[in-house]
Amino acid sequence: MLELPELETYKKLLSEQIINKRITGVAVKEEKLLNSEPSAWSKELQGREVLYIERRGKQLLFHLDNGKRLLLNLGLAGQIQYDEQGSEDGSAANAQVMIYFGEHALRLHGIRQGYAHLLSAKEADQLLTDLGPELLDRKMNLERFRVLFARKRGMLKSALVQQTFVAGIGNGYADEIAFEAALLPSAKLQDLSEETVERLYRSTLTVLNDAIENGGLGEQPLNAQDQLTGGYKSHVRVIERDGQPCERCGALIQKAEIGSRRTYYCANCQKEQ
DNA sequence: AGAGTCACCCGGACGC
DNA sequence: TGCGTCCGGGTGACTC
Repeated sequence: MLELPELETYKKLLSEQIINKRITGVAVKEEKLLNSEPSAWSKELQGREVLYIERRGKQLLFHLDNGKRLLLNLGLAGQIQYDEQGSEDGSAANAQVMIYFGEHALRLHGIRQGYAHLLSAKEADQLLTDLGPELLDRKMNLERFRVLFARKRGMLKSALVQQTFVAGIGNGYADEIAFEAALLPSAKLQDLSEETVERLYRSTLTVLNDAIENGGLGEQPLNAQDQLTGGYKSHVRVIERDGQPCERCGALIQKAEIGSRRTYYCANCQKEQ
């Protein structure tokens, strides 16, 4: 589960640790994550500082002090750890890329279908142009949300997870948002009233903000001091709760395939509109 | 053109 | 412990 809230959690925790710290070394074990030869890639990072970290959709963009960007896409199940060297747990052994900040090491592992690309600002912007709007951006509001959704047809869930439509939501939070809005994941967007679209908008903000506030659903803490990651797990109301009672109506949560995606929902209190 | 479906990718978890 | 098998989300190709 690596969606907007998990990436926001990484951004927050990592920012506290690595902003304005100098990269003192790089070790690459999995070349295919990179967009250049490991030696060239490493050399470009060496000696740089991270000015700030930005999140776009499910990507993290590390802004470096030479104007370049490190675009990190953790793919399906990637994880980040940031520890003092020597204090690593067993997962250090299967790190794919390590970036050293003095005596600390940032380790990437478990990345599937992801990458760590070093790009110019222009290249990074181009790669991100296809992303849909950020729902938590200051520029997003109810009116814009309405306009966006009024143009869209098809199933609610399919739309929510489509990155070119809205950025950052994946299979997990789509189900939680649909539950919060009391809409079936299979609900047709073209059938929703203005009031329902507004409810959907509020639900989206509620779920994403609550998840961010509580550290998302991450499986592994960033380091031993991290008390935040994974805190949203106890808030989850449908995902992986099949067979358990719905906390709103008591009916049992169902698991099904919708739009060829694993989907959890309450068939009793979530409706078509 | 846009929506729905499906195959592929592959690290890790799990089982023996 | 080591090997084989399976899981599963995002993506892009393909269909309708």
